[in-house]
Amino acid sequence: MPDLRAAFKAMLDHFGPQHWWPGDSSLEIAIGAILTQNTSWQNVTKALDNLKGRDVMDAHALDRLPLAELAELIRPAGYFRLKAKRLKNFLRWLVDRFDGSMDAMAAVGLSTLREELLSINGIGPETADSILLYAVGKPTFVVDAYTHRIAVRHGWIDPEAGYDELKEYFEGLLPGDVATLNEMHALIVNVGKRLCRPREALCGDCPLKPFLPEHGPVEL
DNA sequence: TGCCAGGCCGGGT
DNA sequence: ACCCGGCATGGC
Repeated sequence: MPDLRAAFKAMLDHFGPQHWWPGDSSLEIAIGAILTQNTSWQNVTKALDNLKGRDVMDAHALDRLPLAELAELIRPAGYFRLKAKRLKNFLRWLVDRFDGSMDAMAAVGLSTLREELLSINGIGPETADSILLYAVGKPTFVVDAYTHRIAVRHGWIDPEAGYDELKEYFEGLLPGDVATLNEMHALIVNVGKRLCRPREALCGDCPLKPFLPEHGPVEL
């Protein structure tokens, strides 16, 4: 059983605080969470800039914006027709349920909110947890492809482990406060982007190197 | 120039 | 319950 708290400290010492999630508002964070599905953040920022440039970074404004216009604005984020619908689905829920207020949303409990988000077409577990943790400050751990890859390569978990299994694994070994869960996922993404890409060996200066098993990285 | 990027859905076994 | 194709742009 690896000391995930020590791994957390090693990454934090190496990279420093990540100040996640980047964004000017909780709504922007939630929208970014949907736009970044299987998409580089760099592309997402272009789409977010388009929305801000059109002054529609507002739940009611976006809800009113025709689907085709929304799609065009978010085109740089990829899957733009699909994501326009997904944004609309989320916004419809946000407007109907909370009159478009992310603050009102934040007043509801974690498990209720998570179930409701997961019932929205286009919002899966990672997007839901990202919104919960980074937009409304709920204590939930976000699992992504990097989390899976890093955990498997270090021999921490079975390669066949699914989302919920990984989530429970990390939550079981980490402090449960929002600040730690926030920082941990951000650090994992940082390490993953730099040092744990597909079919590449781990770099020599990876802060997680001391946490590898004796025989070195597990193939993935 | 391919490969990859902070997934998710729907239809088919 | 898995497995797979589809979805799309931009950077390295």
